[in-house]
Amino acid sequence: MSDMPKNRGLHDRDAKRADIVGVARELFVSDGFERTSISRLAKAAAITPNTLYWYFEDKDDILVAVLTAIAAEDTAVYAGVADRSLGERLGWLVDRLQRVGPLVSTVHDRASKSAVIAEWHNGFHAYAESLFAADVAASGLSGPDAEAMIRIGTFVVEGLLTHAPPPEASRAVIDQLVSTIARRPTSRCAVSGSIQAR
Amino acid sequence: MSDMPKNRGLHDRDAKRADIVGVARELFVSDGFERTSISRLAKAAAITPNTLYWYFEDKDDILVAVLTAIAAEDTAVYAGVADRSLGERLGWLVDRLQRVGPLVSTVHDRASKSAVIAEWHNGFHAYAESLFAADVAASGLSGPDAEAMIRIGTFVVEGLLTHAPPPEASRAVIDQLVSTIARRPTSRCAVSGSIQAR
DNA sequence: ACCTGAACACCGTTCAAGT
DNA sequence: ACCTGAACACCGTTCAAGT
Repeated sequence: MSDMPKNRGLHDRDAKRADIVGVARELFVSDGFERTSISRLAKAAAITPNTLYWYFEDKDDILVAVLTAIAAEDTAVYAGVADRSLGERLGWLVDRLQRVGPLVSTVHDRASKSAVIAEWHNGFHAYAESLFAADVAASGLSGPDAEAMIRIGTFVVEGLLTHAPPPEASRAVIDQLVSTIARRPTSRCAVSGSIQAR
Repeated sequence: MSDMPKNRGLHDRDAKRADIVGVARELFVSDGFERTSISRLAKAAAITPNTLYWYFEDKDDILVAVLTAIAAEDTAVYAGVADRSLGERLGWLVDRLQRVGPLVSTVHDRASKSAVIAEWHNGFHAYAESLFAADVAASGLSGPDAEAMIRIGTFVVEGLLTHAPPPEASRAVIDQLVSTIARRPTSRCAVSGSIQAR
């Protein structure tokens, strides 16, 4: 009651945190997470290495803050394409996230070691799956089949992000994926049982 | 001519290298690549850390040796399932490689930093794609469409490896994938143009 | 509340020196 | 040819001390 932090203090703290996140974002995206040492990051942010630990729990916590900032930016822009077709939305998403570059596989690698990053990764998956939910349901799939198809969609998106093939190849993959989801009309027309190839 | 290494010397070197690779394999698979320090590995192999550099270029080189050893083992066992259906072969592959656990995403992460690992990763992709080639061709796809479908297949396999969902979910994903590849008979039966969802 | 200097226990890697 | 002891330049993180 008596010694509450002033509003200005809180604001300053958030502003400085945002500064650090901005610097970290540039370095992480251009040089990668592992190659960006705490001391290099501190130098770029014009502070001492240990000062970072006043604003963040640890290095993974900084990564989460960077990922969250990027996601917030993307979510804001996403409004402009939210009503487009599945294919266009996927194209936009892959285009956008490919700029994040090496961070995608870093998240996968560190998710098994850091709880905060695992949590963020889960959130991303939930979001990616929500992109497919409506179209998969519209295709007539439900239950485990629908879940499997949604998983296929997210795996393909992640594959495009981690491997970043040339743009026309990415487009071909997205088109193919979209058509396999939509090519499931109410009229059955192909063998639906198990397939014995060869 | 005069001071050639004896055969026994060569043999010993290979045997010791194999010993180290065996120890490294266990540690990498159980604890992960990053968490297994050179000094821990050396201690487990009953040698000094710097001795490792007599047998290997660097830590990534050890990882490549471990990956190669695992791949060789798997290739040998693969003979037993080579003539099964695509679904069964994929199930076997995913089952087998999921035991490698955290190494899959480590390879992705380090491929952007180490040339030897990038090379190995390329080889793995070529192999995974070869698994799908015949069935995709048999489905009637060709050219860029076939390549896109093959890429989808490898992305789904990698997704299953890195995320390791429960076995029944993995099976559902594989079944769905196989059926989308095979569900492309000579008789056209669904809209093939662009799809406008919503 | 915020920031620092100095230290801690590591890390992967190198190299002169031994056999 | 093979192996080591000792060192190198780092790394992420902690903490007592300052303001």
